[in-house]
Amino acid sequence: MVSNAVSQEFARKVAGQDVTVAEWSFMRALYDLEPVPPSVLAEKMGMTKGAISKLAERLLAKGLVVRTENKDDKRAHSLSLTNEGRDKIPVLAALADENDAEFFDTLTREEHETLNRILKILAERRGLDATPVD
Amino acid sequence: MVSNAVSQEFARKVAGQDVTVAEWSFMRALYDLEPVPPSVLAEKMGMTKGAISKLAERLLAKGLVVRTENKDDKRAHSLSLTNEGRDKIPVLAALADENDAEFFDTLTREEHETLNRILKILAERRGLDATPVD
DNA sequence: TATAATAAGTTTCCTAGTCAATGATATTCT
DNA sequence: AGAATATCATTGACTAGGAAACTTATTATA
Repeated sequence: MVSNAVSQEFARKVAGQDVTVAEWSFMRALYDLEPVPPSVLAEKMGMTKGAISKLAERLLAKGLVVRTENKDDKRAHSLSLTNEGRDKIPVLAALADENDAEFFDTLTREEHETLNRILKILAERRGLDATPVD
Repeated sequence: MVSNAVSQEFARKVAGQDVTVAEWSFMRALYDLEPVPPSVLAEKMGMTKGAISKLAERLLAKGLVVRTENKDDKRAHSLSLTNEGRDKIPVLAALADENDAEFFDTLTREEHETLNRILKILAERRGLDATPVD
């Protein structure tokens, strides 16, 4: 319930910037990894290649992302942020922080830290590292 | 990440019983509330009426749910579990418990209780009560 | 070196939601 | 009583992702 509520509220916030959560997640990954092939993003985001292909297409159409050919391998290409895309990162990151604060700042500092610690334990034991998309 | 992983693994488990998470959620709500009109279910599950309408249709087709006319109001009807549907509840509930155990039994008793406590605080402060569906 | 196996991405088909429009009653207001 | 309005549910158009087939390119093998 909590996770869904946090996510849904975040979706509402980023919608104001004409971006979906999946798109944010994609752009955020690009910010760290660009230039990066779709296959790696699929891995990082826990989505299928097909989904990434379509997501990339949408972001391309919005002018937030560009493809660059790989000259060693004609099948492959890499994805990067456009300047416009990169400029959106801090705006969206601020919304993410705001969203987290809205939910988790009602906790005491100790509760907050404990929650983080426990969730990290759980993620680690399961070997989780895919950025959630919904 | 944790929430998504728990949910995805649960989806995998119930798929073995030819049921989706949304269907389980629906049936579980019915178990508590039957007979219940779709509108109430939509509220409880945090889904739109449209989604409930289609979900109900699928469960009807599977023979797990039945509709009963409301004779006072011809627009309305109620939904209930069939015997077959009711029989599935304990099976699916066991899978849910098993799934929770799989993820959360690696925590110490204290960590487990703390996690519950904190999540309950968060849910309460937000007034959350919709059963998650994904 | 021709052919088979594999790999990177895309596309198609399917499922499952939302949203908005609609249909069919019910209710309210005059 | 009849018109306007509200309510319950379904439907259709649309969106997003998964699975698997497909296309093209690369690598391995006989």
